[in-house]
Amino acid sequence: MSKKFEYDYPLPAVTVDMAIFTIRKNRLQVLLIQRRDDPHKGKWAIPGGFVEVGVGHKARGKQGESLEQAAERELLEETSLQRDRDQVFLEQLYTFGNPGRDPRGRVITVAYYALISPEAYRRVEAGDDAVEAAWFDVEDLPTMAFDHDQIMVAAIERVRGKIDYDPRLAKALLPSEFTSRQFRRVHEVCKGTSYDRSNFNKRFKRIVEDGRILETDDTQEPTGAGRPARLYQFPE
Amino acid sequence: MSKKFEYDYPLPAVTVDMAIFTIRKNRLQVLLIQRRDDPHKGKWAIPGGFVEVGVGHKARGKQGESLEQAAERELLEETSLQRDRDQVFLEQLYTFGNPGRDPRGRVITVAYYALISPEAYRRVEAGDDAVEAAWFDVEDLPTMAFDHDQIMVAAIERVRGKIDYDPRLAKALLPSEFTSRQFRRVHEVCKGTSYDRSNFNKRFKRIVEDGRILETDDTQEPTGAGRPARLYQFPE
DNA sequence: CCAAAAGTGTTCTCACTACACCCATGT
DNA sequence: ACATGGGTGTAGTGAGAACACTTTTGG
Repeated sequence: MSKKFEYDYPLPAVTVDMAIFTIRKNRLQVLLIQRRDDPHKGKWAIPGGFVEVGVGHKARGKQGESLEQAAERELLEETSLQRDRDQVFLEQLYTFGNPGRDPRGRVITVAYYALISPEAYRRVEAGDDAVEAAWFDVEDLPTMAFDHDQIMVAAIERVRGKIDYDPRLAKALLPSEFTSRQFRRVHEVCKGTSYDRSNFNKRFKRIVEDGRILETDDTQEPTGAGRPARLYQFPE
Repeated sequence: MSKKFEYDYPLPAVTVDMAIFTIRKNRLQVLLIQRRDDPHKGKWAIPGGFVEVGVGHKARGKQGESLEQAAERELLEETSLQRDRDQVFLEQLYTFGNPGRDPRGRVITVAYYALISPEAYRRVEAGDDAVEAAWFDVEDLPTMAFDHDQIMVAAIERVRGKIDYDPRLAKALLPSEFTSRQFRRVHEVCKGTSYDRSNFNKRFKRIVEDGRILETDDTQEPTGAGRPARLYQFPE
């Protein structure tokens, strides 16, 4: 049953690894799994898996799943997301393929990153290859397996750089209706800085005027004290 | 001799494809090859090749070349670059791996893009897999093989977006000493717009004041008429 | 009335834009 | 002198930073 697939040349294995971010307790966190098996048994790693590759020519058979489908599958396996993927931001990050990055053989991994709202998933689950799955603060990460430290650095850098100009990132981290304060918190947590409320509100107002965020009539938030804030939502 | 390499699971082939840009005749151009063989025989395509994958475990043998090395090798094969690679900008672009993108079987390609100065290469050469190699205007590209149209769109978008804030792109397209006019032309050609000379010079001056471009004492350019321009260079 | 949070206003600075003017060189 | 291109200056606009002030809610 083994060694069934034969090729003219040596081929690499291709995996998809994914940095899954969310915001919990006002911290940007990422989902890691603890590896059940060697190599790097017991070490933390970002979730990943092989890309399903079909056999044969285009005309004669399926060639398997796309890279994005593989990433999406991985995401669903780990988080058992509830809502549709409009709530999720998923993007390819970078492809890591240095020889020696996996001691078992040549493995090239296409890294993705995802942002999900805490409301969007039920519970994280340890898969077959993991003894545990847990959320880690991005400021306090363990040493990870393979070159996953490097992948995480790139992923965090991407999130920090992109949230400023792509509202889809904030959208994935927010509930469907949100206040300008929540919107600001998301930016503060991702960037690791704090913003002046007044100045950030001007920036927020411009986004609203451009139609990239819609003002609702509701003005909820019956929190303890203080004036209730207006609620906003993303278009569509 | 064939079917020598056996695996437990079907594996994809991994290639590196590369969009090689330069500036010729005040136009942003890209190097394409005309395919000698099927599939897409006779069609234009961006240069590419398989990533060299070794065999065996990390401890027992080499696992082949890195993705960046593969891209560099491809670049040298096509352009027979003369100078060292400080003159070249090379960066990973995106990984394309949709099933069906190559009719022969599952092929995942890690796309790179490179910027080279016209002074840095001798002559472009058609490799074994091509009948011809030629420079095309990015505004006037032919229909290309595989999903190379899509790759080119992404590559051009990256160049246009990144040249504004990363001086390494302009550096790769300029001679070692250059005038502010040449620097501006590079930006104009890449972005496809034109910049006010005075305003661009202020921007240029800020880059110089930040030390990202150095002012030389030379003030060459014995061109026909007009005041000779000051020469600048990049650090190091 | 007071605390707390939302919401707005004022001023300064800085970068980008449009446009005008002077400087240095070859013919 | 004049054409050609380099270099600089001015005024307007718009975004970001620092900071002060007003408004609306619960207790």
